[in-house]
Amino acid sequence: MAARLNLEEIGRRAGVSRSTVSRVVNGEPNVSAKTKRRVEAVIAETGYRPHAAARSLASRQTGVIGLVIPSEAGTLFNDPYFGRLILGASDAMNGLDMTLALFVFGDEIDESAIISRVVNPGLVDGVIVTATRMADPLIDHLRDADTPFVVIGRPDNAGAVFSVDADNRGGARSAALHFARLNRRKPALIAPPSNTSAGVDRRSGFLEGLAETGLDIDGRVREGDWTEAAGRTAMADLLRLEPDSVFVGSDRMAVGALQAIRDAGLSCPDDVSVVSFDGLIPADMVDPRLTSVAQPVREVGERAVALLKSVIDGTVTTPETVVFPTEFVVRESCGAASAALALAEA
Amino acid sequence: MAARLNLEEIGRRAGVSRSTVSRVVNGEPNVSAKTKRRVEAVIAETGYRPHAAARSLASRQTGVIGLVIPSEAGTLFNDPYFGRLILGASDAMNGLDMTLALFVFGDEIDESAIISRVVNPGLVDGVIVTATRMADPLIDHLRDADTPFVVIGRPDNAGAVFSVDADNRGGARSAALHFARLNRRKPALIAPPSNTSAGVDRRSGFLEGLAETGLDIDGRVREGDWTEAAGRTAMADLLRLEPDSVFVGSDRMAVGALQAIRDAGLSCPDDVSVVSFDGLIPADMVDPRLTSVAQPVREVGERAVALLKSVIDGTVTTPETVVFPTEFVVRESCGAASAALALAEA
DNA sequence: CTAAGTTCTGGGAGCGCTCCCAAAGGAGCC
DNA sequence: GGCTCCTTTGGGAGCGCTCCCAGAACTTAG
Repeated sequence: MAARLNLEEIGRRAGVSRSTVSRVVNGEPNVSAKTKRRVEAVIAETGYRPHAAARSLASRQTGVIGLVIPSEAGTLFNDPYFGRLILGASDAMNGLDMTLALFVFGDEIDESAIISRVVNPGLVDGVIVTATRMADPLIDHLRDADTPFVVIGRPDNAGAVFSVDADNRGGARSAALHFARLNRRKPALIAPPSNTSAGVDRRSGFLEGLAETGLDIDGRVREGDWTEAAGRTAMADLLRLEPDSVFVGSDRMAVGALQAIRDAGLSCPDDVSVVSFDGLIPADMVDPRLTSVAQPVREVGERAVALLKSVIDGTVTTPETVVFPTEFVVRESCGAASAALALAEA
Repeated sequence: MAARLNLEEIGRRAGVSRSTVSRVVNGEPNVSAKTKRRVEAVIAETGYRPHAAARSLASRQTGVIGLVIPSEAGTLFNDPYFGRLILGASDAMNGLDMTLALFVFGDEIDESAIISRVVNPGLVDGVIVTATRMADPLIDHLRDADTPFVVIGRPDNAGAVFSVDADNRGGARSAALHFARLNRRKPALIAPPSNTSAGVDRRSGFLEGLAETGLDIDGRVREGDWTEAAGRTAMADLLRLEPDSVFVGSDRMAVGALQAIRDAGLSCPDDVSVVSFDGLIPADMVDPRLTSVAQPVREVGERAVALLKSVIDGTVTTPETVVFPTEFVVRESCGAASAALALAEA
């Protein structure tokens, strides 16, 4: 029976000590070329792999980063946003040879269980928090537990934190300016939930843009929970106020809004110009194709990982916020006469 | 300076030994009620949490399950399928108080890196493999490394393995029967990639169904890579052969196919009846609403976790395959006169 | 040939937990 | 009261690794 494969055993077979094998495995200097070759040969032939848990225990680093996603009964998770975000994060993790742990919680019970799991020492080195609520309890816990974390969004209960965000405010503002440019005079807004930072920023950015151009929203504001159904309901309701344009704070809600416009026998973009936020719906998925404020979700995910890594390593110590610009993508739903109007907002 | 919070320290404060604290933490019997209360009080007041890595090292169990998803440059990951699958898996994991590690790889380089990570001892207790290719190298590695694993799909290089799958074949067959019932005489097929088990099964199931009803496919077969673009291209091509119906092997490709039908100035369902597979597109997202063979993705994810857990615990030792039935959901794109035709296939 | 570096190697200590065995404490019975 | 038996408690050993220091081996220079 072969002895258990560990550093000691590999050392025995290669005629060196545990320490030397460790140095070879970790690519440390100060190992003679000859010794190194011998050890590597033994490793290759035995298929030895270091034991991750032992390594974590001794080095106090797990090589795992947690990504926390609230899912609210699964509705949120249907959003293509998260797939993209995970993809970006995974990419970055692969590059760092680290592992991504996913924490999805649906209700408060899950949440408290997950909080205690995430805060556990020896499980993750740090945590990325997404879909951040304005006063996110998770953030308080992470801070209390001294767990390194990066927030995607802009929580308001945290003081200065490390965060990555898209320019929700600026992007929404550009939608308002676009309506003004198209001579739409009765804009409406379907905002994402105002308990999320994206919801707050997209709303205030749009209103700010309207104010700049002298347009008035005049009560044509509704709020929806990110889903198609919410967008449809909100739009149906808004149509009674006869808006000539609507900024919908997320792609999925915009899909619902288009449906409501069609249901009412109206035309988009002729009767109602629609601009959405996210830029994640495949162009041909809906008709008319959605004009939207596109955010670089994948890059946000990648950057969050990179930033968190720096925090974990102690390379970066003072809280910083990275804001990614959005891009205004003109398609059909806004009714802009020509695609020449396309402009990249910074 | 407070001493480091570990079992020993908690024991010291509660006036008991490390072992007793360990028993309390793990809910073991044979601890007197009084002692238990005292220890619990100290734990609550100090906020002690056991160190996951130390626990893993000593117990040889990590409480982490890996989910491996090949992403092929991100195209695959746009599919709502994976969101749903992850949601199901997460749910099950939360119930078991375990953690989900996500391994997404885009290319071969990532893949080999991930293989070695996944196979590492002390990182995960077991692995769930999705989007299984017909001859999946990952599976060979997992078997060699004696890592417990469950496959979602039906690989053919593995001999008997633990697996969970939807009834792709039966579901596809029911689409063929449906066309026959609707008196469509020139069916076509857009199949998913034939290097995946779902692709193979959906193709053969559909052809089998046609054979049963005496319908002939007669070369009206194309293959696409799951994307909308592929569906559109394939459909545009098929239209030259003037089919009166088409079974599209995935929702996303069906969306593309609808677009191609519209591009050609034809009507769905009048000119071409469309049935897709998956049932994941929100009903109102496309027009006409898609008739599709719905698979219970979330349940598949949950079940895969449950099965893997049994394998890890050694409760189940002989390979078994769990097949979930699909449900035929009639909407508008097939042109069935009435919704009364709806039938649940087992 | 020796002294003073430098490079390389070995092994003790310790990370925080679980596992297991032995000892102590209590209950029950004759 | 003494014995047995069960419950409760304590502590040694060990999981496989990293960290660190001391010593061996090898260089280089005087």
